Amino acid sequence: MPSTKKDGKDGSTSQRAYAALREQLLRSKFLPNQKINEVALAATLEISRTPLREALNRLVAEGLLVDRGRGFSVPDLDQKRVFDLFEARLEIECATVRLACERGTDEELAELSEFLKESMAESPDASVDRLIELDIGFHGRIAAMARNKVLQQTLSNLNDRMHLIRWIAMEGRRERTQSQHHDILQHLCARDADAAIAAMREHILHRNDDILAAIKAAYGHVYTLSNG
Amino acid sequence: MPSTKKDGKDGSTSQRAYAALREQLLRSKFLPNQKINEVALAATLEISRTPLREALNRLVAEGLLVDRGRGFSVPDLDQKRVFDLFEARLEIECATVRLACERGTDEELAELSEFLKESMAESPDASVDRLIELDIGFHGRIAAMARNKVLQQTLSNLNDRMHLIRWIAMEGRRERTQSQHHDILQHLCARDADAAIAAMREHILHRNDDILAAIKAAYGHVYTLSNG
DNA sequence: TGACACAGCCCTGAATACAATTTCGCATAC
DNA sequence: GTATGCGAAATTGTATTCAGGGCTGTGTCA
Repeated sequence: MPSTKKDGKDGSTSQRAYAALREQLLRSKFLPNQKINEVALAATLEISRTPLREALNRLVAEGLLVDRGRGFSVPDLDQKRVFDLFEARLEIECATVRLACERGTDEELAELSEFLKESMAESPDASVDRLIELDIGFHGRIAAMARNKVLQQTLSNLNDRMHLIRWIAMEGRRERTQSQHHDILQHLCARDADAAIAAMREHILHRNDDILAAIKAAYGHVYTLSNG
Repeated sequence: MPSTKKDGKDGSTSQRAYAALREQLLRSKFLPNQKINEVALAATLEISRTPLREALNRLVAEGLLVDRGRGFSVPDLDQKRVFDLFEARLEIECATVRLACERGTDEELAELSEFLKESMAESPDASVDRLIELDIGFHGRIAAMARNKVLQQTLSNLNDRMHLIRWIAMEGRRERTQSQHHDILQHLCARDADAAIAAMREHILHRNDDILAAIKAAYGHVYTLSNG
């Protein structure tokens, strides 16, 4: 077997630390506003502080952590910040879906249709984690059709940064999500960019009340996790 | 005086390294595709490799450097990548100007008008560096009016990543730039979002021929810098 | 009993040390 | 003259060490 160093993971120690931490942050293994203890975390990951800090610095640059003068910590669930994230995502998703409408091939649209069909079948019984995966799959395919790596990466970053809230908001939106995905797909197949944009605008959480409710639910969720 | 460590610079060693490197990258002190020599660079900055590498990792996360399995290097002037950057910037600037049109106060618009007036007076004789500063000032004010830190930061990052090409394209566009800024401002003052977007779309380099010409000119510029 | 002072521990930021790999140069053989 | 192989230098990635500050906890004094 081609394992150069330790077990199956790829890349350098700092890259593995980065991947592991990103995963844990998305899964809310750390509380909002929590301070990162470098020695403890390094011990957990069984690495030294040097590659750990390199990973932490990357995560700061991505907005998944913040640099508090002395030490790193998890971003707060700041209301305005979450609003901004949703708004930014909304705008970029709309631009992306327009480009996808122009550039996606019929084959890609057929594949997306197939994917959506399977998603809708799977959706009613799927876990929220799985729902998020499916959601990411749908939006990711559209982003790929836009043929723009920069927009794709930007969207991916925004999604990372709102992962918890998105997770929260997904519960109780199973059917809505799938049917809205269906609408978007129909407009894409009809090559009606304006309609696709409108459907996307409707799809993405954009009413402040809804976002605020998700934030509050997220607080509850997070503190439940930390206690129970 | 409140100097905690060395001379007047603020923040930690790695933060100063980050700021210095970002500055040098924007000024094209490194060639596209150039490999970074850590020991040499650390010696230049008179710091050790540890904070230097932390800064390099942040720059990688921002797309100002790339991680080549072993070591870091400056991104290539890849044609598709530059197209994508311009397209992404175009879309986000358009979304931003629409929000600014809705949210900017009359006072802010008056201030922007004043800024533009001074810019137009200064423009004919200004250096390209100064022109870029003025351009950043104009777009930055619009981004501030959009009241969205995430979009603002995203735009700032994209601008960093296309700084060289933007610099190149600016020369020979003095009057055009200023008059297009004027158009955008007029539509903002009229609160006509669609017209402002159209003007912005026209303003930002979006024809592939133009971008390609800028890329080629950038190659010439860069290699002139490295030789002469 | 409460507030303040001090000592010791803990934590971060940076430098240095170390190991592994790659690259470069030179010499030798064909 | 060119290709090849070996060895040394250089370079990166990671661990360890060191120094400075901040926090905590306790003891003492009012």
